[in-house]
Amino acid sequence: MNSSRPGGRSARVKAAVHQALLDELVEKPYGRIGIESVAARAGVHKTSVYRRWATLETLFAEVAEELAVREVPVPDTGSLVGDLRTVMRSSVRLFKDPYGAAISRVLVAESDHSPALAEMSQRHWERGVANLRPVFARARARGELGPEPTDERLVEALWAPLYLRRLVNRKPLTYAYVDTVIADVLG
Amino acid sequence: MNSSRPGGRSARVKAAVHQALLDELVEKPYGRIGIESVAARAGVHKTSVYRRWATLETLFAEVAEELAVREVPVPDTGSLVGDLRTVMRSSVRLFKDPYGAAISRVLVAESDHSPALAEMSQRHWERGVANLRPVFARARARGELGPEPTDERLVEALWAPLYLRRLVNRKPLTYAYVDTVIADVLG
DNA sequence: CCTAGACGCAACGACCTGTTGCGTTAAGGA
DNA sequence: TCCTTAACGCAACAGGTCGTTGCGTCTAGG
Repeated sequence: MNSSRPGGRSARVKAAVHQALLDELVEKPYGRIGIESVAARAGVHKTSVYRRWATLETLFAEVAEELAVREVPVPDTGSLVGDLRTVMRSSVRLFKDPYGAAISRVLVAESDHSPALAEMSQRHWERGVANLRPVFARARARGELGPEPTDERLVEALWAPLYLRRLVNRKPLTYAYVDTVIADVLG
Repeated sequence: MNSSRPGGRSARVKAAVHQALLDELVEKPYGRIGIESVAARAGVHKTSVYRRWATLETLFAEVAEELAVREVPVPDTGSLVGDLRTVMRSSVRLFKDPYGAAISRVLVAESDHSPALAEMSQRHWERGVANLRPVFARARARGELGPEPTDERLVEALWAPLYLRRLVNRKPLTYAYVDTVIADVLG
């Protein structure tokens, strides 16, 4: 927090507004959300929101960034499938969480027309790939994995079906499905 | 067309409105498109649009359906990779087409709050799977493919990376990438 | 306790929304 | 060719939303 007066009240307003936007995102499409509706839900006057966040996109970016920063810890279970199962299952949980689902949806929806959100999408993806590199490195060192499919390809092959089922397909996203995907990719 | 007077003028208006919505979709996010802006772009009075399409969603559904109906012909090149290459390349072209890209984006964005569009998304996917069944059936008959990965899993493993790169990743979608995906999935 | 940064409030003009009544145009059948 | 009427154009409307402004109030932080 770099503002000159980050204390009590400001912090409360910020938290209330963030939470209000998240709740709005769950129940309306992004295009029907306005600064006013967020302010009303947060129990805050609209001018307070207008003054701190120039546009709704600014506010959304802040909220999305804050939620994305909670990095998924990279596990070390001893085997590649074990590591992948752990990380992918937490991805599934994030997709099923209403807030996480809403944010990923909006990022997809708005990236074509918002350079800022497009860049955020890409950064988030790259961060995920970077987090997984050690997992693959360990697996290659153990001989569980050859050098053939690159890290990037592996991550895409593993995570793409999750995004597909969540965004396109709308089929159930289960742990069993995760196991099937892992088996197919590594088989 | 089941209306009582489908002739010249009505057809022209409908075509103009459809095209106008497509162009709007390319340059604005869905939420900033209104019946009025579509009507203005189509060179048609807004009441004409309001009377024929109750809501923007109705109009969008009609346009999307019309574009989706243009089925991708199922090829028979003699080999599985040949068939898949052909179909997936045409998918890539559709993703790169501004109109196709916009429609897929909106379907993802609005499906969470619009049962009609959600159902359309699913139907479109199922149609794609159904179209590919003969391809896999021929491949299995030729012994190019075992019974192990089901048709559904194959389609997901093949197409998911395309959707991922288009919607999430925003990485380049090339024919070379398609070949890599096919090789990884069938290898 | 005092100062100043943040918030609440009321009001505003501008814009966008969807509807209605009525006049005009042009399909499509006779 | 003419006639009927479905479909469109037009103007006006009430209602709502948008973002801004000036000013008074509160409260965090020194």
